[in-house]
Amino acid sequence: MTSYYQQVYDLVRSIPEGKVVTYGQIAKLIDRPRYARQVGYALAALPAGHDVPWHRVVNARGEISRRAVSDYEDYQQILLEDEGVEFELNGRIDLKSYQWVPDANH
DNA sequence: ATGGAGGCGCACA
DNA sequence: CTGTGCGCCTCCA
Repeated sequence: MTSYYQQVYDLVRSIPEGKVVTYGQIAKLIDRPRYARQVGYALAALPAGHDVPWHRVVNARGEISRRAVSDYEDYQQILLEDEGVEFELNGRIDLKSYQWVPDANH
């Protein structure tokens, strides 16, 4: 079976441009509460040539998390800004405005 | 099987 | 709002 990894990827792929979601949110959406960490793990294990917009995934505070390869932290911010996501001076995103809420359907 | 580590979250202070 | 501590579950050596 393809574990939850596939579910995470499918979900992340459905995130609309200019929007972001948190790890914990993804965990709940794939019916796996408390899997926030594993979501991060899944994204860290993304295979080459994938089509998953991992940059739209941030932590609960709306900031880009530290990761193994720090180079990608800046890259992630650039990608988001390129989609219209605004970052505050402290490097955070205003989740009220940019967090994607699947349910809302709005 | 065991221990350490990992792109986090939540409760508290 | 920020920093700290502990819990969650899986992966890897």
